[in-house]
Amino acid sequence: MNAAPILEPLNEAQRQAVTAPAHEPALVLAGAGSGKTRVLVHRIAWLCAVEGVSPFGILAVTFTNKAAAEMRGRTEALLGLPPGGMWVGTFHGIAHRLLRIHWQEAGLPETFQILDSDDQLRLIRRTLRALELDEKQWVPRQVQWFINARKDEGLRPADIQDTGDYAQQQLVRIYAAYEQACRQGGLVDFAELLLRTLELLRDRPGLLDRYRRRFRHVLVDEFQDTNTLQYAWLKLLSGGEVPVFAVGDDDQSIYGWRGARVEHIQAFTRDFPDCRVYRLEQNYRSTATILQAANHLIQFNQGRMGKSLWTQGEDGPPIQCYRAYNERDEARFVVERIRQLLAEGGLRRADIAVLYRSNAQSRLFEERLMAEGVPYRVYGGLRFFERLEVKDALAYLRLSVNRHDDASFERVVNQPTRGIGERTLQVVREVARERGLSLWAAAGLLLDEGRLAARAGNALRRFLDLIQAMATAREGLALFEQVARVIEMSGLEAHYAKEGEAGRTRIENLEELVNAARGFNFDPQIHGEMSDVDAFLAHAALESGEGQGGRWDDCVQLMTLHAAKGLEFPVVFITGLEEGLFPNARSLEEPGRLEEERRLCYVGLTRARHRLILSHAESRRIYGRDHITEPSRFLAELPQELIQDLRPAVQLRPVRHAASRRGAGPMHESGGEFRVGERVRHRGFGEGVIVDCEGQGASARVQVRFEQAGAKWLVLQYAGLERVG
DNA sequence: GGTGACAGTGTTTTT
DNA sequence: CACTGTCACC
Repeated sequence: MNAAPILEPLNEAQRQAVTAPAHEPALVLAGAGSGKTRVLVHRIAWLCAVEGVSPFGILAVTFTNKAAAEMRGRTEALLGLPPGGMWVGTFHGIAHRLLRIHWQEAGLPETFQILDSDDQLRLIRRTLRALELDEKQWVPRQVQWFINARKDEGLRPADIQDTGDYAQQQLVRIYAAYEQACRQGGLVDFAELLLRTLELLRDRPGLLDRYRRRFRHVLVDEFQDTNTLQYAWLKLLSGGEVPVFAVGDDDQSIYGWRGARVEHIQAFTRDFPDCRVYRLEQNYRSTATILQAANHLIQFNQGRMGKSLWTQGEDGPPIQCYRAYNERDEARFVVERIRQLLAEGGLRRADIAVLYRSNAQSRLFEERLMAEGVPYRVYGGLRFFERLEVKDALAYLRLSVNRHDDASFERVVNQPTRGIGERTLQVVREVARERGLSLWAAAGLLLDEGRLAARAGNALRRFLDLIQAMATAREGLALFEQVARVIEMSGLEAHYAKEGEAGRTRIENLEELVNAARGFNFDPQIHGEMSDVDAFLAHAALESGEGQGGRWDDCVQLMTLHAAKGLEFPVVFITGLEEGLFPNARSLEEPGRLEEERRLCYVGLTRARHRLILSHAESRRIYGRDHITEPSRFLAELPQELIQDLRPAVQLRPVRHAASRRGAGPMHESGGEFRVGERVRHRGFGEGVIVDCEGQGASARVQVRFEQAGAKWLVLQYAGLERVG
């Protein structure tokens, strides 16, 4: 086949990487905006079209479903046909697929279900209760973290060295009990998907051999994000025979806190001998100004692989930096600037992103955007399949498929309430534990033996009958009808209908769940022999349901810096650049984490194509208290000559009185005669600057940051402030 | 079994 | 401040 369409769109460095020797491992260090995905896609095309590799022999791994979908789509577009037989997916998705095929060898029940982190946490809580451990002392979240961290290291309870440490012994005990609970319910959590697969391949040389012969090429995206287990997995699968083509950027490693190890990038060149390293440094995204700033910042990190982005593009506008008085002023500025930019034309709202370090910061921007009538969309937060009502409905579905799924049983047994109280459940749990039965089986046993009081017994009986009836009702129906039927029978809608406004959204989400089921594609390549309900349930656990519900209009984009990774926008705001917030206070303790914060900042800067606007506030209210802040060190680490400082416009002339300014704009911009930014003098506190105003008339208050006395809220009427200068 | 008062807590997040 | 979870009480 003609190689021209594959190679022509590439620059020299990209071409080198794409045409790397087919039998050798390769590490591609791809800077931000340097065409990382393009290289991966073209590499696949190159292998198939020129090296004669069958798509059947290709395994491409990513971290997110979105990245996997993009890679698949672009490969198809380039090759001009769906590359049948090629495996493209997330680590978890691929592990899941292998376990579905080899459930028997992996020691799993055929209908094993996937636990998402919320399910996992609930199961841990139940385990703690079963062990009669105090949740105050054994914090479920920490236990969850412990278990997942051990699994990510490839450790089973038996593999963990007894150091004689009591706390650790207990944690290992809980881990073991949790594993037991998973086994009994046929449940597999996210880390387990990976660990099981690793063990499956490791302990069955025949199987491993088969897959090594099948997958002639393994490609990995975002390699810097691999954790220990994922890396072990790649090494095992390769066995030094199958060449691995890894693409990553050590400067964009921002997930160390959840187990990713950047060091794998360095390790790669050792563990995969004869590996060649390719560097992609030409950036096609940002202006020279933005790149210069990003390069300058990242140089403050030690131990980088070393890479410096460049562009042939223009300098572009200077980076602007606004020093706000407080967080509200910051939000005001950002939204005003957004309106200006939109008014200038040539930009859609969706071209603008507001980035922040923590989700809590979004609220101010939301309020302000809402007040100004600018449509926006917040990324992150609860995803569709994580919503309470959706999970409830799915739990009914799960339970009707697998009655021994204790997690689902617990979840819905009394949701909506049907008179099965804590006392009754206590008895059921106890019997289950004593006899080694599932909750379902224990409940049935109790009823058969007539060991429950009439009222509780009847309620429980009705619940068991309901689930039974759901299973029967589902027979012969299409997937979406089954989902609709289960929701209907569950009584959830009626339950939420009583909750008013909040309940309405929940009911809408339940309807959306039926839509999701209707739109679900059963892919025999992935789902194999599974029933469509099982496949849908797995899909719901593995795909958080991004894009489900919620309309896609032209909206200003609000998200955390983490969520922005991999995206790009013509205009980017990076907000809250303050010590303690960004870099975050908790990462200041260890130097390694500070470097990760810096990389996070680097990721943020390199999201911007044309215009980059930074901001920080001199005072910020956190948990209801005002704090005076220092500008982020990252600001000082940018080349100052590229930055244009924007000062808030200080209004010197007295503004309208409170009484006359009705409808003249948001209240807090003006506090009667005074305005944010003005210098004032107070008899007792001395001189300071007004940093905030609220209320009007007799209740009008201003916040003044005094040079000596710090920040104070003063009621204008009594404070007797004098304007200075 | 549902309501209201209180204490405790508070990065980043995909699968 | 704003949210969660727990506890007492109706």
